[in-house]
Amino acid sequence: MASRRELKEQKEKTSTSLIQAAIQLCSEEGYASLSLRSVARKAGIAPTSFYRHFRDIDELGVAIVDHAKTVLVKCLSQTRQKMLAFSISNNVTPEQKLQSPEQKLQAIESAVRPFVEIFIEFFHQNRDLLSLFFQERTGNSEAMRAAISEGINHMMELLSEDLTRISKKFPDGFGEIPLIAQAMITITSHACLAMTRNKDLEKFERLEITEQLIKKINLLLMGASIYGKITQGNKNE
Amino acid sequence: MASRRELKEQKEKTSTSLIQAAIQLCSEEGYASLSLRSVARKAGIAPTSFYRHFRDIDELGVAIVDHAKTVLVKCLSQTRQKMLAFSISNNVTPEQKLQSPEQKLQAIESAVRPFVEIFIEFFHQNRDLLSLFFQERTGNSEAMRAAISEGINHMMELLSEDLTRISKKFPDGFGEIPLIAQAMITITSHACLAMTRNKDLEKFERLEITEQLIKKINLLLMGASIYGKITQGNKNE
DNA sequence: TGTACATCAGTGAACGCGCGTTCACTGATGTAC
DNA sequence: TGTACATCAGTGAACGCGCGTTCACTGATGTAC
Repeated sequence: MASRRELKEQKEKTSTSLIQAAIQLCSEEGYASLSLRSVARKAGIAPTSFYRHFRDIDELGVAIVDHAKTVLVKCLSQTRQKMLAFSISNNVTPEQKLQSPEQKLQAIESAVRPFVEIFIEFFHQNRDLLSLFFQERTGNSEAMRAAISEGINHMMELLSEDLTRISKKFPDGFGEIPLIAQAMITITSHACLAMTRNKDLEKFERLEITEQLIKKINLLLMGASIYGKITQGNKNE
Repeated sequence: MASRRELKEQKEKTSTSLIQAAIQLCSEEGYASLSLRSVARKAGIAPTSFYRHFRDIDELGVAIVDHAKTVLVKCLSQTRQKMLAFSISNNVTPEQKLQSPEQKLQAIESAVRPFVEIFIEFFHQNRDLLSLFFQERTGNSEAMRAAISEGINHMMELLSEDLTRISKKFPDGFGEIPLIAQAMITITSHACLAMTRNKDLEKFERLEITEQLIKKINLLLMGASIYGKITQGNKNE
C-alpha cells in the first residue's frame, strides 16, 4: 500500500506537524515552556514517537529556526527588489541630485518605506514563527541562540549589500553601513515583537507602528548620509 | 528576643532573599523556567513559606521588576547629570555654534558618550537584574510585560526631557524626539542583552560594544538634527 | 499578675500531575538467496 | 516462488522526578481584660 518512498514522505509530514505544533505552542506559552509531550500531543502522535524525528526539544527548535531563516531570506529578497526599484528611479549622477536635506530624506524614505512595509507584512503572515525567531535571539537555549545568530548575520550581510548600493546614489555615500544594518534589524525586530501580543491588533495600530518604524530608519539613514560626508574615504566601503 | 518590629524586618530580609535568589536563577535558566520550589530552596526556606511573601511566581517577578525600575531611575539620573554637563560646556547661542556637520557630530557625541558609558556600567553592575528586565519586556508573562512596560515608558519620558534640552543647543532642534528616545532605548537595551552571555566577557569586547552603541546613537541624533531642519515648527517641541 | 485569645512567619507531610526517558513490541516494506 | 532477515515509524506501559498547592501545625509576640 505504502511504498518506501511514500513512507519517507509520511515521515516528513509528521515532522512538519511537529514543527507546526511547536510554533503554535510557543506563541501561547513560550519556547522555554515547550514540552516534548505537549508537542507530540498537539501533532497527534505518541510521546515516544517524538524521538523518531528529533533527539530532543532543542533539535526541534533549531529546525524551526531553519524554517524561519528561509522565510526571512524570501522576505529580504522581496525588499531588495523594491529597494532596487528605488535605485533605478533615481538613476542619475550624484551631482544632479540629493544635495538638499529635503531631497535626501525623500530619497531615503522611498527606499525605507517598501522595506518596512514588506517586512511588516511578512511578519504579519508568519507571526508565530518570526516572533519566536526574534524573541529567542536572546533566550536561554544556547542551541537556539547559535542558530538564530547565524540567521541574523546572514540578514545583516544582505542588508549591508542593499545599503551599499543605495548609498552610491548619495553624494557622500553612507558611513558605518554594517552598524546601520545592525541597528535597522534591531529596531525592526523590536517593532515586530511589539506587534506580537494582541493577536487581533487593530489595523490602525499596525499602520502606526509601520509609520513610526519608517521614521526611525529614516533618521538613521539621514545620519548615515552625513556621517559619510564627515568620515571621508569610507564612501564606497 | 525579637520584637514585632524585628519580626517585620526579618520578613523583609526573607523577601529580599527570595528576590535575589530568583534573579540569579533567572540568569541561569530564564524567567519562564523559574519554579516556586527552586526559588525557596535557593533562599533557604521551605517551599510552603513562599506563600507568606508572594501569592505566586508572577508576583515575585513584578517585585523584581520594581527593583529594576529603581536601579534604572538612578542610572538615568546619573546620565542626565553628565548630559547636562555637556549642555553647560556648550552654553553659547545657537548662532555661534554647531553649524557644520563636524561640530554637530562632536557636540552630539559629547552627550551620547557619557550616556552610553554610564548605562553600560550600570548594566554591568546589575547584569542579572537588568537583562531579566529587558528580556521579559517581550516575554510570555503578561504581568511582567505590564510592569516592565510601565518602567520603559518612564525611562522614555526622562530621556525625552534630556533630548529636548540638548536639542535646544542645535540651530534647528531635533525632530521626532519621542521616537528617538524609543529607538535609543531599543538599541541600548539590545546591546546590553548582547553582553549578557559570556559572564566573563572580555573587557575588550565590552569596549567595542560601547563604541558601536555610541556610533549608532550618534547616527540617530545626527539624523534628528537634520529632521529638525526639514520639519519646521517642531523646533521647541 | 494571670489567663485566654489573636497574629503571623515558617514548617513538614501529603496529594495529584505532567514531565523526559527506557524498553520491548508491532506491522508494514524491502532485500538476500 | 518461498523463507529468513533487516529496516523503521509508531506504540503503550512503566519508571522516577520536580512541580504547585492544601492542610494542620509550631512557637514566638502582642493584646484584652
